[in-house]
Amino acid sequence: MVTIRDVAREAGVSIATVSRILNNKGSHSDAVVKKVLNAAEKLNYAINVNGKRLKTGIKNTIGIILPEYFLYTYPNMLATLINEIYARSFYPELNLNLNLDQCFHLLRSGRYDGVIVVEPENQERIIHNIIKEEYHTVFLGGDISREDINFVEIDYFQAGYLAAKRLIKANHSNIMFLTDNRPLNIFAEIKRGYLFAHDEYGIQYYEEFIIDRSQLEESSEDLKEKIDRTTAVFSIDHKLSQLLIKILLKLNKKIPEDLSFITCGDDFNTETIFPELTTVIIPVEQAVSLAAEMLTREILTGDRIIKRVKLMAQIKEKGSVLKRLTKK
Amino acid sequence: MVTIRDVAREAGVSIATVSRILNNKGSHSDAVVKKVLNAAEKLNYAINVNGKRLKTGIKNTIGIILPEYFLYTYPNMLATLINEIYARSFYPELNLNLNLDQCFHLLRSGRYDGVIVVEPENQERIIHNIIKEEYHTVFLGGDISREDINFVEIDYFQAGYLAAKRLIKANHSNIMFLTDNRPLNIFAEIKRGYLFAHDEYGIQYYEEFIIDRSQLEESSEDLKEKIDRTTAVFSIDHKLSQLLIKILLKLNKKIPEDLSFITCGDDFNTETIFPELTTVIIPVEQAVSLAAEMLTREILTGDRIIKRVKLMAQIKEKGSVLKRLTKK
DNA sequence: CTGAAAGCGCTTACAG
DNA sequence: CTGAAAGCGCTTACAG
Repeated sequence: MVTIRDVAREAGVSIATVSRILNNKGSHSDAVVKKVLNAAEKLNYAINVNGKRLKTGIKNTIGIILPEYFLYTYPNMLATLINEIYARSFYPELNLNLNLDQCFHLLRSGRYDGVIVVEPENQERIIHNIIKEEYHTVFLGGDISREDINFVEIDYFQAGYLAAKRLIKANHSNIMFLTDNRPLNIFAEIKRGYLFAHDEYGIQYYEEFIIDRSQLEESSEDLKEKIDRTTAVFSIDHKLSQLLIKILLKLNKKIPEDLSFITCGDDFNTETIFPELTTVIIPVEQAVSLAAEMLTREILTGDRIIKRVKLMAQIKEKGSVLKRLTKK
Repeated sequence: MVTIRDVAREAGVSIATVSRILNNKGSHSDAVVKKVLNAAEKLNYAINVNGKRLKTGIKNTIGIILPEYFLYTYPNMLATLINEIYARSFYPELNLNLNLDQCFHLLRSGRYDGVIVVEPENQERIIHNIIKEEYHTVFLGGDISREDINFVEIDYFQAGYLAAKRLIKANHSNIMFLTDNRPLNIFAEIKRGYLFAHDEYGIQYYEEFIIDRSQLEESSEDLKEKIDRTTAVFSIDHKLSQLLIKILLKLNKKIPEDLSFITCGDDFNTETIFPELTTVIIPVEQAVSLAAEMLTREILTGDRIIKRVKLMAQIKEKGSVLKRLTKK
């Protein structure tokens, strides 16, 4: 392993000089700079991050805590986040499926300058500690009750509300809701919006039309029978949409003639679905860009003003919703 | 920030004792162990990784160098790799789209114990250096000419060969080949297999039936005209397959009645496609599991025997290939 | 069973 | 413009 000592010896200067030159600090005679750069190049030297981090306390690294669901459903979210972190001269450090306690541990162990936590559960005690010890943090969604944290939120409630409302206004009832059974807050939020729209318009909703992933994978007779009694579908993501569409195609059901259809998702994931579906745009890329900007800014400037952002969902019409002429 | 000194003071012992107890080394009286554990718990102490890494040289971390393409096409590959790394008590450190030079730099800077590089370009000089400096490395595919490195390979050539052969044997010609225009070795390999099968059976292939992503996204008249002259399609991934299927559905083309279809991909990505497609199984999960096992084993045992693994691709019939009765 | 001390590879205030 | 020295938070061989 090549250390700063080796470079100093090779260049015939002190390690302090090598350090300053390689970090662009202070001023040095051209001759010395050249000697040092040549020596470093010749020896293939790279500054050891562990020594540097220990000494300076700066890690130049952002932790990312991400539930696996997002990796599968929104790969563009992770790609964008990582690229935004690079763009700000930090390194990302991705961790999948950690709970807040594990995240807190990593924070205390000095791995990152700050962390972006996607959809954490509400573990009040740990959040309290994270705040108390003044770690740089941005929570990206999640069921968090405290308000004194940086928070970037996508309005999933609104996503469910807008979609259901859109379908209700087109005279649909018995709106099938495709959701996931994993314990993520976003599923509960979307469902809340879906239910709220029903309430608002005085439409009865039926628990039996709330279908989860495992029911779709089974594709039972029971499900097919429900499809016959349904005139509209709302799905929380492209994957569940595709699972159902596969079943619909086998049943020779047409979208939107037989069934109106709205899916959550963004353009990357839904663009390849046929027939094209009216979508609720979930602005995940904007959310992570903002989170990266907020976090790195706080780290670099020390600015401790709490920022809370809410990004709205939005319907994008693609023609997969048809108005029913008669109410059921 | 809580350090080992704070814990030692709180517990009334030396820092050496704290270190040993928290790392389960040596033997200590129960009373002291309890005092130390309580103090650490009370102060919310976590061992600082930078100090530890600097002192021991052990990072407990595996670097992952991944082209973005895999994140989008095989999210299960990344999820599996990360989980396999966790399972061996290491941490993953993901980097997207780095070239070998940047990877080499990270290696020299002491971030990881070893690195898994997915589909690198063949930069002979840098590979030479990586080997010479004895970094723990597993290359996962890529266009590498040297044989003295750990290498896990999926036989993409065979994937292309098997698919084309399967279609040719079903009497197809003018087999449309959907590929990507990014500079990854796997695309070239699959194409090589596709061409080789044509050669082997004395079938003429036509450059005009090699369609890349941008042509699919345009969906020009020219493409539609080619579709009319095609009886079979082979696609390198589920995404391109879906793009084409969308076009086919609009043209009222039926699979397999009008067009036979084979896609590369694995079950997760292709399971939601309708109609169901005969696939070439690309064993990405097995590949990363092996890579993780090989790398962590080498790191832990110091075993330097070079390992080279080739995983074969395999056709999985799903009924989307139809035998043509007459040759064109 | 426990502690004092050395040292891992750096950066930086200080002195010259 | 340059260098000697302190010290970041740890672990571990050594001594007792």
